[in-house]
Formats: sequence, structure tokens, C-alpha cells
Amino acid sequence: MPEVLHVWLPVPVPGLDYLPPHGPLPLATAAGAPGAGGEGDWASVVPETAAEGVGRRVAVPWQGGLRVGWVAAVRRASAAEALDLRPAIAWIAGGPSLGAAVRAMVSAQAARCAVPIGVSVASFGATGLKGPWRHLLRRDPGAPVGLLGADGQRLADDGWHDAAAFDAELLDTWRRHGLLHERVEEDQVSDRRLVALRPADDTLAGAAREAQRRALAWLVDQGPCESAAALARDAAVPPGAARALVAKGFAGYLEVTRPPASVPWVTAAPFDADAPTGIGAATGSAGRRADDDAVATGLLISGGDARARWGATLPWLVDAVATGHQALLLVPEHGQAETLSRAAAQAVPTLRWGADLADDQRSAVAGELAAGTAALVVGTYPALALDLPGLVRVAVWDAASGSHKQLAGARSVGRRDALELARAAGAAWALVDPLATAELRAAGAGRELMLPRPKPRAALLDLRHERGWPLCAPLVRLLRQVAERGRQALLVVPRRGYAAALGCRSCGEVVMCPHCDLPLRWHARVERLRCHRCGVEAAAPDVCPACGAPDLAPRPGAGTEWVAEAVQGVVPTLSVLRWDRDQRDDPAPLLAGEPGVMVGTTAALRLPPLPDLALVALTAGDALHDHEDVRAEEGSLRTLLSLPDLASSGRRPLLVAQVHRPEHEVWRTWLADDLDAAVRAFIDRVMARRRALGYPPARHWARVQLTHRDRATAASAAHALAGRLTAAGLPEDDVLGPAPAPLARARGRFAFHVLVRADDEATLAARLAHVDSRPGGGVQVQVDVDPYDIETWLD
DNA sequence: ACTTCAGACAAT
DNA sequence: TTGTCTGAAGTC
Repeated sequence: MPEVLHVWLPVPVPGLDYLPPHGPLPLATAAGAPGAGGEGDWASVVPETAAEGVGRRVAVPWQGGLRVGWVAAVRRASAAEALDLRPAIAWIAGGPSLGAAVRAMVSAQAARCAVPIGVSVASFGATGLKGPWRHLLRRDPGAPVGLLGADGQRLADDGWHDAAAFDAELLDTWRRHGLLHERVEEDQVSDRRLVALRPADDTLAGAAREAQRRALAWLVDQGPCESAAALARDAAVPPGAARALVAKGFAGYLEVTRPPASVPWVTAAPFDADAPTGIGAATGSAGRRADDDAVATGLLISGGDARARWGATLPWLVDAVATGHQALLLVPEHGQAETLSRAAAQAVPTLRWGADLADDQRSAVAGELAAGTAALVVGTYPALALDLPGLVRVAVWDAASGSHKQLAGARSVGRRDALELARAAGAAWALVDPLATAELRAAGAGRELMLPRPKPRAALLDLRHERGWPLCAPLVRLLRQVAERGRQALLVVPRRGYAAALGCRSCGEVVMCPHCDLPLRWHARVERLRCHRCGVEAAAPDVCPACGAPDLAPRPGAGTEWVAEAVQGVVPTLSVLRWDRDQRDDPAPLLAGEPGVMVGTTAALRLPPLPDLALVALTAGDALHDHEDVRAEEGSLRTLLSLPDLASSGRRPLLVAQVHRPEHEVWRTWLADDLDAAVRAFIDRVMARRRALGYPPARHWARVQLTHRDRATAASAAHALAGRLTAAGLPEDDVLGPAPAPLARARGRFAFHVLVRADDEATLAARLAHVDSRPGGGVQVQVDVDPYDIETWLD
């Protein structure tokens, strides 16, 4: 019975079957192969048998070229079935592999999110599958040249040839008949470098050529450099001297293969109470320590401040590494990987995995970890797909953060995948967050650690009674006090730009985006209207497009520009900085302790803590939870609870929010005398409501979005889908809609939503199998299991 | 994801 | 007739 490889490609298709590559194994060490061997043990591994190749990379024929994917499984097939399959091209020697736990996680994600396995594979970054590849082939020495036909005469010798020189269909035929040996290797990265070509001689003698002699000596001494200009700079000679060396042939440009990168171990940031990380060292932390009777069940750490949570989490991870194992800390955002890895590196050997790593650093890190080296890995989502054979503990930082939700690909939630990975690896897990939300509590932690939370100095400013806008009178007084005392303030605004809209004072019409159902936002500094959804830009019209009155003015909904202008008017002596996507003023003066005000969007909440922060103000507090999302109120409270982390000093800042509805339970909870009890009661109420209404975590939801340029076509496709789902036997209660999307038109396409729900993930996935992802007629379908609507309040 | 192909439409 | 755009189908 022939063997069949089940291959996962980073392409949105299900796993595909191929026959194992033809040829004697291991091919990498075949005599006469260029570049064979000599790359170290890890790099030269090639499976001896197909079954050994599970988790390894294989190149397969793909649309006239090749693709590289993971071998997910090897099975036996009947001879008849094997006849229909194409052979794979070649194993990829060495490099990363996809461990059993990661394979289980990826396949669970694809099932849960109702996407083809290739979408999940691609969503983890597809490290090691991207190439560029060098594809070489030669005639199987046992194959008579005559069998190859006219084109095959080029393979009469025993040497290796570049596959690009041959027709793809011809290669496929030869491959099916087992006439070829093939090799696919990562193309060696080479750089153009200036190198010394010959030693100095008489033509370089004399005082006039002293600089040229020095430059050549430097090049011989220090090795290749980037360019003649770089040589001149480094050797401190005039640029002309370096150029002269090239002109005379003493130096020249060569393609130099890049040496393998060394493993970039994270260097520790020295612990300092006022360090920008705001995170204390593991040792000597006053925080309680998470101990370890929760192995393989799970731990939920919440409460306290960021420092206390870190103090509880890091020792738990360090213990794993200290006993020679591996631990993984998943963080939602790239910036946190940087700060937390530096803080961790003080206590434990730490490797960081992030989108900014160069390809050669990636393979160095992956190789080190695949060898089982004891280390803590701090990384964003793609770190979950690393091969960590010694993994025993997985922690998720800011586990309730909406940033764990992936916005593309399988649209999975990183926290969910981390738990799956831990389960498959038999590792213990910990979820860490300011707030033990309903979903975190439902994750099934065997132990919960709620760190005590000091009552914040917080106050509401009721906009129904206070005068002044966008800054009400009490907030103006507070800002003046900050200025008088030479301290710092941070203002959080729910929008960038100047105003939420440009409108007509005569007829009330606002200027809308031509592609989306949204007003264009007014950016005063550049005098442009911009759509924050589709990015379209326009100059402001001179007259109202509706009534023709020359009466256009910024409409309420103050953005960062407007607030910054207002603040500057109130405290002219204070420096006012901005922090949003449009403008990121250097926060260095504030970090150095100078007085000033930072005005920013919620992005400013991720700034390093400020050393002399006296005031944090939310200019539109209600906007924190005024959006359509079941998690809105939890998210709002979560943000409020983490505001104290913005200050790094001992003096706690005053936290204020301008609000229209002070009676909302989020505000009442925030201001409660016994904060911990109030938070617990709040989450209990949330849980009860979610159970009563069938929201997550009580039940599981998916949103199917159908879009089309034409509104009626989108609507009828949505109705057809809802009809098909009920016809397939789904309870009518569990198919909601169709309804127009909250934003009915975006980027020129009309969107309708159908919501599907079920009691558990498996049932939901089975129900989503009835959704046709390519209904035709130009309708696009997107399925989002466990949807988050995190963007609507910030635009 | 990416390629390839077919049909619709506009410009020459 | 040729070029350009859009959508559909297929990858084992």
C-alpha cells in the first residue's frame, strides 16, 4: 500500500494529498549536490521515511511552480487512490518543524473558526514556508535518457539543473514517472559588499595616496563593508579616496552570502521603580506569587496593578525555565513584547518573537527553541506556532484585551489558541488581566488569584450640569492646577482629527464619505476631510453640497486636534503634545519629568508610564461603552481599572471622566467604596445577563457577513443564506437576521449580517458548514466566529 | 493566495 | 481588433 502525505499549505484550501517525493533519501547529502551537508546537524535533517516527515516541510507542485507546506499526516492509501495523486517535489532539509501540539492547535482553530486549514496556517505567519526557493533537478541515474524525449537531452549528464529552465507540464510528466531527483532549498541570502581585491602596490605609494592606502588597510583589516561611501565614513577618509580604490581595482563589489544570525537573546532592562516599563522585577516584588498546584488545569490572575500582576506571573514562568523547560508568554501587542521581554530577561533567559524580527533572526530563534533550549518566549500571536518541545507553561498577558482578536485570516482569538496549545502540549496555563471578565472566568481555571486593588482617586464630571465644551469648567480648573504646579496630565479623546464631521449651519447636513455611510472627519491642521474607514481624502467644499450655503463648520465630536487646541488655550504656558495615528509627538520630555499635557486617542494608554502624572481625563467617558458590543461595558471598566498604570510614581493621579450618563453601572462600579467587591458584583451581573440572553460565554456566536456593490443583491444573498440555514434544520432562534450591518455601506459595498449561534463550539462549526463561502454573483462572504466589535467607538 | 480563463465593455 | 476590468473556478 503506497504512502500518502497530507500537506497543509499557507493557502486558503483544505489539506491536500500528495505522494512522497521520488528519489533516494536523504537527498540533502547526495553526492555532487551543491551546498550539501556542512550546515550543522539541525540544518541537514531530512526524513528517512515518509512517516518520519510528519511536521516537516515539503515542496509540492503548484500552478506551474512550487509551494512549500507542512506534512500534517502520513497515511496508507489504495493503489487506485494513489494513481490520482501527484508526487510531491522534495523534502526541505532541516529548518523549523510543526510540532504535534502546534498541529493540534492549528487544526482545532480551523475547525472552530470554520475556515480551510490553509487559512489557519497562513494566519500564524507561515514562518519557513515563504521562500524564495532554489529548485534543482537531475535525471534519476537509473532512468535511460531516451525515456525523457527531446527536451530531456539536457539532462544527459549527472549534474543538477535549475528547474526554471524546464516546462512545468514536462516536469510533471517526468515526476509522475519517477524519472527525476529534485532538491528544493532556501535561497541563500546574499548582499552586495565592497571587498579588498588585491594588496596595495607601488601605484598607491606617495603622500597623495595616503588616504587610499589607509582605506584599503581598513578594508583588509575590518572585512567587507556596505559601500564606498560607508568605507569612507568608517575609515575616516574622503569619499573620493574610497571611490578611487574601486576605480583602480584594489577593491570591488562581490555578492557575499550572509553569515547565519546569532540567537538574539533579549538583554535585560535594568530594574528601576521609574523605568519606562512600569513593570517591577520578579524578585523582591511585593506582589503575591502564583504558586503551582494548578498545573495542567489553569490559573486566572486578575486585579492589582500591572506591577502586581507581573510580580505574580513572572515567577510562575521562571520556575518552568529554571527546571530546564520552556515557557511562553503571549502578549496582544508588539510593543508589550518588547517591554515585557526586557523586564523578564532580568530573571530568566528570554527570547522575543515579533513581526519585526529579520528572517535570519527568526530561523536562529526557532532553531534554538526547537532544540529544546530552556527559555521564556515572549511574543505576539505568531509565537504560538513555534516548535517548543519543552513547553510546560503558557501565560496570556492582558487576556481580555480585544487586541488578541485577529482581524484577518481565521479571525481567531489568540487567548483561545493559547489554551488549545497548552491542552495539546500538556502544559499549565495562566490568564492574566486587569479584569476577570465573564469569558476569562468561563475558561475553566482551577484557581483564581485576585490581587487587591487600591481605590482610585476618581471623579465624574457631569456634562448635563457643567458648562464648557469640549473641556467643561471643572476640567479647565484642574488643568490650570496642573500648570500652576508644573505637573503632567493625559487627556484621552475618542477620535483623531479635529472634528467628527464638517456640517452646514444652515441646513444641518454633514459631508459624507462617497464610499461609506460615515461622515468624513475634519482634519484641521492639514485642512482635509478624511474617511477613517476607507481612507478617502478630499478638500473641504466651499459651500454646503446640500443647500449651497457657504456655512460649513466643524460639528461636535471633538477629536484630538480640537482638544489639544482647547487645552493650549486654557494653559498657554504648558507644552501640549499629541499622540494618535496622525501625529506622535516625542514623549521624551514628559518621560524625563518635564511638565506638559499629552492629548491622545486610546493609543496613548499604551505609552510608557509618566513620572509626574497628576491628572488623567477622559473627554468623552460614555464613548468607552457606547457601542454595539456585548463586551463593551466590561471593556470600559477594564480600561478604567488600568488607568492608574499610566503613572509610574508613588503619587496616584486624579482620574476624571466627562460623562452624560453618570448613572451607568460602569461608573458606579468604578466609584464604589469597596472596589474589589463592586467589580466582582459587576461581573456577576454581566454573567447573569449573558446567560439570560444567550450571549458568550454562555453560548457561542458567529457572524456571517455578505457584501455586494448593489444593496438589493447583498440583501437577497443574506436572505437566501438565512433560508438555507433554517432549511438545514437549525432552530429558528439560533439564526438571527439578516439585518443590515451597523455600518450599512463600507468601501462601496453594502453589508448584511446573519448571526448563527449554538450551545458549544463544535455545534456552531457544524452549523457553519452550511454557509457557502463562494455563492457567486459577486457576493463576498466572511465568517467571523466569536466576533468582536472593538473598532466602533474609536474612529 | 494566486493563477488562469471567460465575458463585458471601451477605446482604436 | 485589442486592451482592461471583473468575477468564477481550481489547486489533491
